[in-house]
Amino acid sequence: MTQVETGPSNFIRNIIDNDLETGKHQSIHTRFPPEPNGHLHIGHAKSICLNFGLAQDYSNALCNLRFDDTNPVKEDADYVAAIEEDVRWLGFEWAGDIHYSSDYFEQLYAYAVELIENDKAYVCELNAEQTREYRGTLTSSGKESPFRNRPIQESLDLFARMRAGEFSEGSMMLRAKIDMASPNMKMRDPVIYRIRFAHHHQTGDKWCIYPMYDFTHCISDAIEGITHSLCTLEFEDHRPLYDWVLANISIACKPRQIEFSRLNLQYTLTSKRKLNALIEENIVAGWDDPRMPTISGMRRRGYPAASIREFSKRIGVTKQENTVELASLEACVRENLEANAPRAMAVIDPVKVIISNYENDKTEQLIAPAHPKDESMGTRTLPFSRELLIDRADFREEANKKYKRLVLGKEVRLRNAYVIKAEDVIKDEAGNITEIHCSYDPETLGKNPSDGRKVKGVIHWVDATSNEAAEFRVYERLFLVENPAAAEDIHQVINPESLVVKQGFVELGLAEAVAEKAYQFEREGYFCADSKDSTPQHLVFNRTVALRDSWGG
RNA sequence: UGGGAUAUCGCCAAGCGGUAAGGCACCGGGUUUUGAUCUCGGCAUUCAGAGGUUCAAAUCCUCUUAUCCCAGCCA
Repeated sequence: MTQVETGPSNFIRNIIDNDLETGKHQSIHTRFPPEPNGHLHIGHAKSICLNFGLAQDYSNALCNLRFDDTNPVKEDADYVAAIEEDVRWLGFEWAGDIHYSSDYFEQLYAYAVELIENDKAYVCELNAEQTREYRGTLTSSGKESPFRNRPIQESLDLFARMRAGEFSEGSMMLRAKIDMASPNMKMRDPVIYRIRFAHHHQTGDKWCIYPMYDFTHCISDAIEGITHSLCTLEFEDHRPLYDWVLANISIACKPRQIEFSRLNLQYTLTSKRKLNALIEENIVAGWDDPRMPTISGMRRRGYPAASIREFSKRIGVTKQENTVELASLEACVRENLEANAPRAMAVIDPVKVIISNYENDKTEQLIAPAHPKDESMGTRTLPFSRELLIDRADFREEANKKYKRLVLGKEVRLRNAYVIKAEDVIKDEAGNITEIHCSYDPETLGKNPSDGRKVKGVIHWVDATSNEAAEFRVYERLFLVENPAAAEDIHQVINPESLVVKQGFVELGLAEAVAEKAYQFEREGYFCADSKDSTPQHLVFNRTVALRDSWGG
């Protein structure tokens, strides 16, 4: 009976459907190919959900996890572990073992030799600056390297000696022999191997030459039997090269590269480099700072994995440049949490309420449902006594009719408890309210006033003594502008209130709150205990997202 | 006259020659012990623009315009 939740139609699914119908493929095989040089973010989540989602939706389909690790200078094994965890947490499992491009270094080397033997590649000794000059510009063709037509045997010998470590970094490189006059810059004899005396996180010191992306990726795809190799739009110009490499070596499998547009999200940076800068400059606390759009950051913030998957499904897959509104992501988070988060009460900015007509040392144990629509979630017990705490924003000495909370001389409902009426207010010398004296109607527990009085407002509360102290980390968007990537100076657009820390109280039962488990603090928003900093002795709650608020006051 | 791509509602996005899906957002009504949720209703005579083909065009053709990507021994 399990309904397979397939994604909506998109141009890639159309291509796959067609390939299956025409018999080009019997089944499909995708791959998610991160470079282990940083942490995964919401943009990668789109790609993960696309690639693994396709594998889930089509019969006998598979999706590999492959680390594209051809640049040891930038990569690190720590990232490999973090990426694996992020993919798993998102809810996906890869086919078989994890793959690494570095697994194929020996085969890649052999294919490079094959290219040289067929006069399709040569060892070039131009330096970096010369190489750039020889490449030409966007509007003028390049010119051929003086090494382009050196004897095949000579290139073969040099390439072997490059591998043997006889030459210094930058002194030589292997280039594909294609067309220096091509209007496509990528086809102007692209570099396919460079010398790097660097320790590699997987292969150690075995190699001192490393293949470039364009040579590696297509061959890795072919070796793994990938049918559809999905990547982002900026690789469109690389496709002719992808096809060229596979057409000029003796490999049978010819995967098809298909490009789709990357995700841009309002008020969010999706560039590993820029995210890294935020960390380096201590603007955020780390990759998993709840304000980060990283998978680990969103997880710590309290976004359910399923809501990220749903978001990926909703935004679709096209070739159009796009910037998705943050509201769209938040809607997915709220939709999930509305159904799954048990309710609780928390007072974030407390002020004391004294029920003057309530017995001095009496305490009642009130029962409240954990969810207003889901009885299976059970109930919780709320101590209620003479002294309570409510939020400062929920009381005014005077207010117009639109204000539906506690007003001096008026009544309000205490959520899950009684109707109270504000009788008096006590202030300190500075004029700050320190106590609100109220009376309560003992006949209003679980029912409306019998005389027909209408009490419109409902506010939340916590017992003044039977409670748990808690720290609240109230998060807002990290940036003040919709497109922080376009800012000349990122410091100018940082939201100074992206994190506001408050000290308040939560109801008793939350002492055992499990990290990352979502709660709705009624009328405040969705929160979860912080996975790094919250302890039973010092509770710390992250605000995942506020409740929708159509009032605006 | 470098090359490659993209243009459908405020933001995403279906649509593939037969007369504009859906989601988010927004605006109204109802329910509500969360100003939440839920619910009902509204929201493109029009598909970047101009021509053309056709009984019929967002879909085909022509031209124009706008935007994005490409000159790392990064991926």
